[in-house]
Amino acid sequence: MPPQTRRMAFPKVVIERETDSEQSSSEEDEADVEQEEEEALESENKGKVEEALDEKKKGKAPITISLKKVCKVCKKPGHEAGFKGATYIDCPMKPCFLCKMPGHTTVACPHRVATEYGVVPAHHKSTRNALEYMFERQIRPRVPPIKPAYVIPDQVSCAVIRYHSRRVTSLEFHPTKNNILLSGDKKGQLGVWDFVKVHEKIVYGNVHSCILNNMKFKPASDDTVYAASSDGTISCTDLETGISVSLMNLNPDGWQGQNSWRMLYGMDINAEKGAVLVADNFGFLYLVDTRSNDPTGKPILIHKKGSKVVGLHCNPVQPDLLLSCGNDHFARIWDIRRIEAGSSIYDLAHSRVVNSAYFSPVSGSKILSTSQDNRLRIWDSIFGNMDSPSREIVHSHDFNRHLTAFKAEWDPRDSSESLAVIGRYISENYDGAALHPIDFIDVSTGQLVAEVMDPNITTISPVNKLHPRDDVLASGSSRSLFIWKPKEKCEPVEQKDEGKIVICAGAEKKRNRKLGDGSDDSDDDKFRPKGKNLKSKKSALKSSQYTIKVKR
DNA sequence: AGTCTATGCCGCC
DNA sequence: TGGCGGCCCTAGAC
Repeated sequence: MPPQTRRMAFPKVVIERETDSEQSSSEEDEADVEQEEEEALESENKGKVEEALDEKKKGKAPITISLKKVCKVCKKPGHEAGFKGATYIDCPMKPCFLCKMPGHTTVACPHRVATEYGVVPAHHKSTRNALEYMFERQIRPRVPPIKPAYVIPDQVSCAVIRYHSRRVTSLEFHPTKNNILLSGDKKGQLGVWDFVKVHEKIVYGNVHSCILNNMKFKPASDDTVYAASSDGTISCTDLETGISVSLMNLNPDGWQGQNSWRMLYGMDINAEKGAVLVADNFGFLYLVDTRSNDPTGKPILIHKKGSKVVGLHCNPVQPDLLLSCGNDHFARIWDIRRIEAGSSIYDLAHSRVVNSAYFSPVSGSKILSTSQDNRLRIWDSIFGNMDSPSREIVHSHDFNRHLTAFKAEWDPRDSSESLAVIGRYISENYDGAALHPIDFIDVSTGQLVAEVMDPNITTISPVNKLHPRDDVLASGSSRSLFIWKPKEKCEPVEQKDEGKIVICAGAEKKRNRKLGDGSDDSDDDKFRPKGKNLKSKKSALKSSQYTIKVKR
C-alpha cells in the first residue's frame, strides 16, 4: 500500500501506514484500531497541522506522520523486537545477542539450544616450556583423577538482606567464621553479615568514598580485610572495631579532573612476600608491603597504557605467578620475581574486555576467564596450549553499563576443578516470569549443570561467590544479598535426560515480568524476598514450598 | 504509570 | 587520536 494522504482539507499532512500486511499478528479488528489511532493522532497533531499549514503558506516542507510499526532496536518497519510477555524477541536485523554471530536470533541460537554446542574442544599440543614443565612436576600429581558429584546450593536460605544503598560489587566469605559474609558496594560501603543469625549485620560507611572493587582477607589475620576502591586507596579494615587505615592513596591531591584520577580495581595478596598487589585504571601494577605499608618499587605497566586492569590473582600453588586481566582484551601471566613492563610469560587474547581471570583453586594449572564477548574461556596449561583457550563456552553475560561486571568463579571445593558459577544476563521465561538464573557450568564439558533461580528474585545477579567450606552460595543482585543452600529438606531432585535442573523456590505462582519492589525506600533490614505478594519473611517462607522443576 | 539517570565501552568520524 | 553518540532484557528514585 502506498503512503496515503488523509483529509484533503489538510493537504500536506502525510500519513505513512504499515505496509507489510503479513505482520498483522492480532486477531483484533484492525480497522477499528486504526480509526481510533487516526482520531487520536488527529487531535494530538492538530496544533502541528495548523503549524504545517502556516508553514505551507511560507512555502515550507510538509509534515510526515508515520503509523508504521517500527522495530525498537533497528528502527526499521516490518518486524518488532522486545518483550512479548516474559520472552524477549530478538531483532532479526542484528547478530545473535548471545553468540554474536549473524544469521540467527537468540531463540534459535545453537548455543542456547545446547550449551555444549559452543564448546571448542581442547587442543592436544605437546609443546614444552619451563612453565609447563613446572606444572607437570609439581602440580599434576595433585590433580585428582575422579570428578566428585557436585553439590549445588539451590534454595534461598535466609531470603534477602538489603543493607546496601547502591548495587553490590564484591563479596567475600570470612576465612574462618563460616557464617560471615562481607559485601562491598558501589558507594564504598563494607557490610559484614552473619547470615545464620540473619539480623546481625554491620555496615561500615567510611571505608571508601566510591566503588569497592575488590577485597581480600589478610593472611593469618581473621579480622583484617584489605579493599581496593575507585577512590584510589587501599583500605585495611579491622572488622571488630571498624577502624580503617589507608595503605595507599593514589589521589593525594584530590580531584584534579578525570584524566588524572586513579582508581584501583584488581587486587590480591601474596602471603609469601607479605605484599598487597593492586592495579589501577591506567594499566599499572603496585606492590605494597603489608608490614611497612610502603609501596615496593615503582608502578609497573602491565596492561596497555591508559587501560583499566580489572583483575589480579596470585597462583594458589606458585604465588609468584600472577594473573592479570583488563580492558585491553588480554589476560596476562607474570612472574612477580622478574616483573617489568612487557615481561609477561603469556598473553591470553580475548576479543573484548576481560571481566575476570582466575587460576583454578587447587592446582592452579587452569585459568577461567570471563570476557564481554559472551564467552567463558578455559586455558589449560597441562593439556592445552596457552596460545589459545582449551575451551570456549558461549554464555550470556554481556552488559556494559548499569550492572556490576559478571565474573565466572571456580567452586573452591571442587577438587576436579571443573565447576564454575556465573550469573546470567539474558532471562529465562519461567512460568511467565522473566528470571535471570545463576548458572553452574561444568567447564570441562561446557555443560550447564544447573540454573538456579527464584521467582522472588527478578533482578540480575552478577556477583556470586561459593563458600570455601560449606554448601553455600552467596549472590549479590542489585542492592540485595542472597544466601542459597542445598534443598535437603525438600523433595528429592528429579533428574531427567539432560541432567539440566531448574531450581526454583515457590514457583507455583505465575507472575508478570515486573514484580515491583513492594518495599519502602529506607535502608533498614529487608529480611524478605522481593515481590508485592510477599510482605514479610515469615509469610514468604511459609508460602514457599521450594519445589524443584526439571527443564526439558 | 511514566520519566529520568547513573554511567562504560565501542565504534564512528 | 580524541570526542561524541549509542546501546539488547537495568534498577530504583521521583
